[in-house]
Amino acid sequence: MAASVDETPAVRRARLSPDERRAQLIALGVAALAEHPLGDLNIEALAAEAGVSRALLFHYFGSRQGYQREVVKTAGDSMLQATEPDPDLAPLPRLTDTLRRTVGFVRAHAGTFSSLVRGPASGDAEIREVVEQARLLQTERVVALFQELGAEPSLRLRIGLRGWLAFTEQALVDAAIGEQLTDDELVDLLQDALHGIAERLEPAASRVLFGT
Amino acid sequence: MAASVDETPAVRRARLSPDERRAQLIALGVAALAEHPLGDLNIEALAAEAGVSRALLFHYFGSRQGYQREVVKTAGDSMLQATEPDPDLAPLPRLTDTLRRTVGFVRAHAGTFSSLVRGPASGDAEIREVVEQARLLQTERVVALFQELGAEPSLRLRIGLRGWLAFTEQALVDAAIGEQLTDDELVDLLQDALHGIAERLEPAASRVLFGT
DNA sequence: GGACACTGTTGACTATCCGTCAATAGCTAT
DNA sequence: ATAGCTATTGACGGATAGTCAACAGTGTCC
Repeated sequence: MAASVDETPAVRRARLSPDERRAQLIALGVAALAEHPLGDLNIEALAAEAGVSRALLFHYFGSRQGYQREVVKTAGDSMLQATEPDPDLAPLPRLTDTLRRTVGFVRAHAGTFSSLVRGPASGDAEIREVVEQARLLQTERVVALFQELGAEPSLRLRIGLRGWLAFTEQALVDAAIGEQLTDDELVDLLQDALHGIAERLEPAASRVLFGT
Repeated sequence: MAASVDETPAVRRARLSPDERRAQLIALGVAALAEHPLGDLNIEALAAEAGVSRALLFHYFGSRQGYQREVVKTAGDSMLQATEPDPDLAPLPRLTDTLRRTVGFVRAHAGTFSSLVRGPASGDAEIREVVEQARLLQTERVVALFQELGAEPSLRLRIGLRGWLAFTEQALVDAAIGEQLTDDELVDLLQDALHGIAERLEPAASRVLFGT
């Protein structure tokens, strides 16, 4: 009886293993990211929400920025994983499929995506590096589509593909706010934009992926 | 003699008019923007540099964010002014000319541009609003090119044009770091990207501006 | 040319939040 | 039980945003 009472108020005053505690604290931060920008992450409020002291956060993450870094890394990884290209599909269908899942993810986690894309820009250099690394990986995913078809993108096209990623992030943030386009319309728009950019920056590469 | 000694150490302990003081403090902030991101703007260091007390900054701008807002607004206005489209040119040459001056401005003020574009993202909502307003104006400049030729851009194209602005900012930041492209190559890349995006999102509108 | 009013300017104070560290308290094995 | 290990914390120090009553240039009026 006494035990059940102890359990009812949800894991009160438990002494967790370091891994569990880290995971719990990071999860709370990721959840907070959906509501507030990264910069508004308040250590005091967060510790209170977790039911632990502020000192514990510093014990595990060293600093506020170290904590933010883990939160951003975790949220970013979950997005990268949710939008991982399906290697069983041919390049063009794979692009469409990846875009569709990306749009779905953003619609489902609009706040998180927004914080992830716009938040860390003015933050710590290390945090920016984490996001930049994720963007680099996303760009390489697109580059790989061309390479797989035997077309090595030139510097000119690579800059264009990196720019298209910024285009995409912008369009997704806009779409997450104003609900003016359906998912399919948004996927089409993004894919058409990539098509147009590739076509004008390196026609040969565009042809192997899009046919024109 | 005594007077000249007083003047030698450059306007020491002068009591300025509010307008002069505001202008001086904002100018210092804009200059600092070229070196550090917006978030690193330290009121104490800045007041020391200006030779006044911190309290004076709060007197004039109310808060740190109020001050940052003015700094960003001023820096942004100077960029908007430097890249103002020339109404005497026909739409397509006007686009090229504007892009050329934009690239020139960014090359000349790489640090400021970088801080302006990436800095305020995670800052205060009002500061973001200032930057967003400038972006809206930039987008409208592009929209106007099409309208002037009788082609009212659809929602689909408008989102594309807004996205192209993000594309442009990304490419400019990249180019400001890696000096791999000449100014002309960068202008061509940006214009080609716009062409490709317009062509695929709304062919009719693309034709009136670009011919194809 | 001296006193007065106006206002640009400041020093001293408070509040908030990041970060540190020695001390405490819960878990496990014998 | 108890002893040792370690997850956890309360209390402290430091930096910086923001406030406010008091101070000090500057012009004006007689």
